Parts: sequence; structure tokens; C-alpha cells
Amino acid sequence: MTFANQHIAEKSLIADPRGLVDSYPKVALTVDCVIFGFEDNKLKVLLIRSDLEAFHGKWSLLGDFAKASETLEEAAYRVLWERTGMTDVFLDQVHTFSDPERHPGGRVITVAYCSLLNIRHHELKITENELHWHNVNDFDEMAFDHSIILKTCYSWLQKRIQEHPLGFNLLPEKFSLRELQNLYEAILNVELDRRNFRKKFFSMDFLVDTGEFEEDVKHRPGKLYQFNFEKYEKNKRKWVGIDF
Amino acid sequence: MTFANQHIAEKSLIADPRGLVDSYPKVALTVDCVIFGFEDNKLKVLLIRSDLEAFHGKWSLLGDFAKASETLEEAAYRVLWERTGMTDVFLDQVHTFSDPERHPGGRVITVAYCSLLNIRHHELKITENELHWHNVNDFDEMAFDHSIILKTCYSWLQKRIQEHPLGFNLLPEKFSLRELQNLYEAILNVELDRRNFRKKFFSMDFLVDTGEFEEDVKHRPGKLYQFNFEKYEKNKRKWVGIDF
DNA sequence: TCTGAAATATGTAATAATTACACATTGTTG
DNA sequence: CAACAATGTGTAATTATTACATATTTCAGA
Repeated sequence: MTFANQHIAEKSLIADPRGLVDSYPKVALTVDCVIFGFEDNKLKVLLIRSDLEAFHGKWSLLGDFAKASETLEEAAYRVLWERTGMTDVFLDQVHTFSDPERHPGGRVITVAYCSLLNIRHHELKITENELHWHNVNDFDEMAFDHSIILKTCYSWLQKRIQEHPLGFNLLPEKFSLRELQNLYEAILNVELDRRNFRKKFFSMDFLVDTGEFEEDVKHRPGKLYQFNFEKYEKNKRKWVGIDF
Repeated sequence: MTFANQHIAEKSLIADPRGLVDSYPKVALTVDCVIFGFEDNKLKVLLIRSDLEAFHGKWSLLGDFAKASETLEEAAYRVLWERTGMTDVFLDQVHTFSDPERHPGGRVITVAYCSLLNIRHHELKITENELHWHNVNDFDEMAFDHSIILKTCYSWLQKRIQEHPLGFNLLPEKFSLRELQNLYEAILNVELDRRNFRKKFFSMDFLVDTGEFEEDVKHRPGKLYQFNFEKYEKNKRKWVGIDF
């Protein structure tokens, strides 16, 4: 090949994309699910003991390697299904972590997903490795970079919950306003005024009164409400404002 | 090995993480940069003609395969440096795209980064493949899933710019309030009231009057302002509110 | 140098949203 | 049936947002 030919070859279109792709380094790919739940007025996260000797005794998020033919979202749903038995769960991609040193087994990049579910609705399918719900605020040392991933997802949730009605995924289908407020207070770590909180949610007009009341409660039972997604979609305002 | 032993082996800690990682499929990994600029009161994005025969003639984002030892962020900065010559550029990860069919060369997952830069400050280092600034709203057909990536990053920017002072990255260091307003109007695709816009930005108290004025303008020149990041950091309010 | 054009610069009143705050009501428990 | 504990509700004060009009400055051209 002459230099002239070489030059032309460089500029011409690539006809063999597979050869191109195969000429680059490949990496292992995992998903990690930050699975939040809400119980006893506390935000919880589902953790397991790491099964790597290098992280002996440390807590780990639930994750898995992605299969060759599935999307990352499918992989994340699969992890959820395998560990909690739930299929119809809120799930959103949050961030991808790529430090070359983050995994002792070589380069593994991981995509973090945040999911929200109602603890009462789920049964843990696996109880090995001490799978259990853990208080979010006890940021113990964790395996890999999972502390950072957890913090990232928690911050993401704090921001998201103020802009979108995600919180309902953490509650039973029917809930009292007190439960809803407790949820917000726990996640945002603030105290909110009860009257203003109620006013706010009623004015958004997507809570429907079920006519039912709390049971098994040691005081005057509160009304139970449901979140109506269609009503929300219809009424939500298109927000254009600048607010730093 | 007996069944009993096998059972114990399954439950014991994994001492060979490298063997574990290598037992899973690996994928090629790219970054794609959605590089936004602002010129002639229009939001622009930097595109190149695809060099894959399969996407002949289609527009493509600027991207590259990640090297074995770099983080994705480093890879994204490298792409920016190689294509625009700029190093000190706003960059943020937006989303990871993982459809197994998205690349004709086999499985390639890509992490999208959004970057914002001042068109006047940069010189394109490469002019091959018709690298140039393209109007954002002309969503032509693009190579790969790049239309979706571009839309995702544009939506991300529209939301982000209302919550964080990112827009300044698209402007020269000194700018008039009219330029700032044009930027917001172009990105959000709305018309804003000039008086209220000024009031809003002055009340946030991070614009500093340079004492200088616009030049080469066919009318009364406006004052030039600078964005003071330290002032912003000091004054920014911690927003706790619920706003769906 | 005067005039018109074009854009800058600015203030206020009306409306809407948020905050702060107190008391009557209902059901449970002993 | 009394004490308790939590639910449920309204209003006034404050703050933020919106709508809107006129005077000012510079440039360009007659």
C-alpha cells in the first residue's frame, strides 16, 4: 500500500463495523440497584453482604452482570425480580460509574438504577447473605464504590421527589396524608407544616378520597387516599421558571 | 467433589474476582459528547458526518471508544480536547444507552455527556467529515441512536438551565442581559418579559457590573456583566419545596 | 447638528403562592 | 366519661410572580 492509498483508506467509509468495534478494549458491565423502601417512618435501602473475599463483611448493593443480549434496564428489572419477586416497580437510571480501579476483578463499569417499592408488597426471594433493609442514613463502609453510588442515588431521590410524584411508589396503594408527610419528611430530612402540606397536595388535585379510613391505629383514624396518575398527567403544569 | 462440598463452595466467599469478572460477557464502551454552543441567538450542536458506511451521509455526535485505563469522564474530556481544543469546558454525564442493536458492529454501550462551550472561544481542531455547528432544532435523521441521545441531552439542558447557572458557559465571559435573555429564550423556546427577567437575575445577586459596554452594536450599547461563581455559591438558597 | 429609529433601563400595581399560626373534632383507651 | 392523641380545617401576613408603559441613550442618516 502506498502512502497515497493509505491516506485514501483513512478517509474512506468504514465498511466493517464489527472489525472496528473488536479493535477496541472491552469491559465487563454491571447494573447496581439502589432499592429504596419506607418503613417505620424511615427510608430504607436493600443491601446484602458482599460475596467477594476482598470486601469481606461489607455491605453491597444488589447488582449483577448484564447479559449479552439485554439492555441495562432489562438487567436492572431482572435483578429486582430475582431479589424481591416484584415486577411492577418504579425504576430509573441515575448514573454510570467507571473508575478503572473500582472493582478488584478488573475493569467493570456499573450503571446505577434507583428503584422505589412498597416494602409490604414484596417478599424477599433470597435470604442468603443477610439480604435485608438497612437505614439509609447509616452510611457504613460499603463494598466497591457502593457508598458513593448510594449517596448519589439518595441525592437524586431527594431532588426528584420534589419535582415528580415518585413518593407514592414507596407507600401502599391507600395511604393517609400523615403517612405521605412522614415520607417526605424522612426523605428530605426536614419538618413540614401539616396544614400547608395538606393544602399543597390537595391543590395539586390528584389525590382521590377512597372513603376508607386507617385501621389498627391507636387514635382517630385518618382518611385514606389514592394517587391518581391520570389526573396528575392531565393537570400537571408545564413548569417554565428560573430558580437557582 | 461431593454435593455437600459443592454447596459449601457456592456459599463461600469468592477469592478470585478476576476469574469472576472474566466469566461474564464484555462489551465495547464509548462516550458521545453532545456539545452545545450558542450563536446568532440559536442553540447549536457540534456534529460530524458518520464515517461508517452503514450510516453514510448521516450526522453523528462526537464520540470515541474509551481507553482501557481512563474513566468515562476522562474519555469525554479527551474527545472535547481532540475536537475543539478546549480543556476548561463544562461537562456532565447525562445517560447511558445500551440497546444491544444500537451499533452495527456488535454490542457497544455509550455514555452520553452534555457539554457547553462558547463557540467564539474555541477553534475546531479537525475539519474533516464536515465537522460543524448545527441548529439543534433541525433534528435530521442521525447515525446510530444519536437522535435520541441528542433529544435526551437537550431536554436535560432545558431542565438544568432553570435550576443551575449553566447558561453562562455558552456565553462570553462578559455579556449583556439581552444576550443572557436570548440564550434562555432560545433554549427554553419561550418568550420572557425583559423587565421581569432582569429583576429575577439581579435579585439572585451573582451578576457583577463590569462597567464596560457592548461594542460594535448598531444601537445604544448595553452594560456588560460577569457571572460570579463564588457569589452564587454563597447566596444560593437551599431549595426545599414540592412542585410537581 | 438635528431627527428618527432601535434598543436599553427602570417602577408599580395586581395577582398568586407560600408561610406562619390555633382551635375544634373524632376516635381510642383506661 | 374523662383524658389523650392525632385528625381536620381557615385566615392573615408575607413573599414571589406577573403584567404592563415610559423615559433614556446611542447610532445612523439626512
